[in-house]
Amino acid sequence: MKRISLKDIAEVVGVSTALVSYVLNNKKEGRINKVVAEKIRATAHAMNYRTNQIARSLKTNKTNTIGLILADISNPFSAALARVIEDAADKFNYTVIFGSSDEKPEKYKKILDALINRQADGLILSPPEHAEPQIAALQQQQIPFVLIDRYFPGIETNYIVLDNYKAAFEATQHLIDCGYQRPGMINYASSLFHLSERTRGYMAALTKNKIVFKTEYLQQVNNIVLKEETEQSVENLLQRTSPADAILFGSNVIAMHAVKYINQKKFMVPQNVALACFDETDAFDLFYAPLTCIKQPIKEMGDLAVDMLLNIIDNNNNVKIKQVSLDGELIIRQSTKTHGT
Amino acid sequence: MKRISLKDIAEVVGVSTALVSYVLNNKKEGRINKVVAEKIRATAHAMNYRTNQIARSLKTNKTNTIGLILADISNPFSAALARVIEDAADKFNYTVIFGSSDEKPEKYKKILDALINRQADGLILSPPEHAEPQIAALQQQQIPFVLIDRYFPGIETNYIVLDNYKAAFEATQHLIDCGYQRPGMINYASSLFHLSERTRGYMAALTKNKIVFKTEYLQQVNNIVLKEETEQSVENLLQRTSPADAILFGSNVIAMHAVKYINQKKFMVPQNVALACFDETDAFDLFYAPLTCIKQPIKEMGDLAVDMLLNIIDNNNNVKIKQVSLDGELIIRQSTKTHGT
DNA sequence: CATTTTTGTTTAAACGATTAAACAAATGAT
DNA sequence: ATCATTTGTTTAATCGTTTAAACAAAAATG
Repeated sequence: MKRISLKDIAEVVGVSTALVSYVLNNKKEGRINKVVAEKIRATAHAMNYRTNQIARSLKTNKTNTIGLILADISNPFSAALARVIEDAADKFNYTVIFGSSDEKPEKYKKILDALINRQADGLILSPPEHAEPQIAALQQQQIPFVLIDRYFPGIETNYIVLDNYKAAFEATQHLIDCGYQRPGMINYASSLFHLSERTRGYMAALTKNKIVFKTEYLQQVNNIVLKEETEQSVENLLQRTSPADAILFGSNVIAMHAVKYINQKKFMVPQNVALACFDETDAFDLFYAPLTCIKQPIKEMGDLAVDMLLNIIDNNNNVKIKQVSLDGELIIRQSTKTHGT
Repeated sequence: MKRISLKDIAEVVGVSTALVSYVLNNKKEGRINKVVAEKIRATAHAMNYRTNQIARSLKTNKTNTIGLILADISNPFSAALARVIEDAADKFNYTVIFGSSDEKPEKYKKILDALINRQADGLILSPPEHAEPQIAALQQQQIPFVLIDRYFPGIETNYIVLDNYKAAFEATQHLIDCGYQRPGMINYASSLFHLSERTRGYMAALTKNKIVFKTEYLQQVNNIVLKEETEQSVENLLQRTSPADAILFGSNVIAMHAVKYINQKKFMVPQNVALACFDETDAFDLFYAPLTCIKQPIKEMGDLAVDMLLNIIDNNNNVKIKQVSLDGELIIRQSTKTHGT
């Protein structure tokens, strides 16, 4: 079954391909004979013609495609973001090509190459550690892109992120306000700025409240052996002479592992330990003490990312750099019920 | 910043574009002067050349792209499937373009068109209700595709699905074996075959065990107002003179809504009501009575789908139709602990 | 009625790659 | 020395669009 091309329609109708193209694209509005135009349209429809986007893209240098790289599409946060971006892109007739970096720079690079080779008009990226060179290269090649969720403070780029410092600060402050005096934190051992901002926010809240920071209260876990290290970290925080009485988790994934473990070990929440975490997740609603969490404005982030990106694309990269830091929303639930009652 | 083309390299090196193409694609292996070849490669690298896939695709009629349509990428089941497919595709150097149908035929159609226009080499589809005409059209146009998760019994297509009948049967049998005598079910009000198979499996298990089926025990919920109807259904099942003592949920989404409601209403699981559901989800691990569930072989499904699809693509559609029904795995947990102890 | 303008359509180049076929020069065979 | 083969490279067509420019015929203008 051969695909129908403009040429096929042109032959059937007995006109040139140019005319067919003009008609089907509604160009040269007034100038075309209505009867002929209608005939062309009818024939195109009858023959089930569909534009060959590849050919069009080659000519117009436009693919109407957005490349998206996230950490892991199967993680609820990534998935939700992907969904928002997909919907936003669709509104402007853009299609999304995606890949999961798994936080691995090599994989990230590979996907990035694939997206560029496929001539994506622009990119929305959530870069892993050590992706600075690739980001710089994109800038140098003037490829339109927007960072989302993360950015590198050393490089001037467009980005949309959560105000992680503020969010962590507020969450920690909330724990303290509830009467918890030894809040610990479990966060990724990572050089990613957005993650260290979370740690910084946590520490700042301690300082502000004159709580002496102890290194043992800040547990760092490695993404590769996340489950094991998270469990160990929970142990480290809770099984000590002066155990943490609250924990802030650096992400929903960490929280998930931790809560499962805490559940299994029968620590009581919030009596033995209060919990709060980044990223809202349905899952925590089922826990007997639903988790207080920092809800990221995913919809806003995705919409903004697409808007910004399309703006850059449309204006051929001549757009002032825009860096957006959005506020999270602290959703308070059972897991941080006021202490000491 | 102009993108570098073969022509640019050819000019710099002082050869024809053809030669550059041959070298960079490792064609005409033996015949090319090693020195020249090396020079071309070096120049290409120095100029940061990247193949214009669009141009290549136009000529070769191959995009190395798989189109993927799922119900909703932000649903964990879809996301997990997407991830597996992405990884599998990547192994064969294919990239994935995706869209979420939201179970809406019009949206599905729109995405489908976009994917076809973009000349995806093949499609992996999870079609919504009423998508039969589109499927038939694909066949007629000889576009390679594989259905996943669902299929239409009236149309002979390649597909990979869960054996939903068997899975539902086994889950129901398990409930009965645990001593529950009035198992109900909440499933989608949908004409989708895979969903009705679930219902059929449930009913067959009742019959097999000589349990009289009562219509009130089978609650149907509408996807558009899922939360409300699910809650109502739970009510309908549990607040009656002879309430259901167990419930099988037709999906993780239904289960999620239901469990939240059950939790809120303080029904005890499994004492008041045992629960089992389709689709394994992390979330249910946090519930005080983790849910017994039917785990779909997502990895296998995704891998198989990609394998089958690439096989069809490579063999130009001259492949025998393959219809695969995979077994689910019943994972037994607290929510169906033996009754009556 | 000659000229200009408008209307309707076609011609042809271009996008950036691939690749069969042609070609020239070097090497080998007789 | 002549012809055949091998080696290395180029020519040119092609994929399916888009679109500026050219063109022809019809209508309007003076």
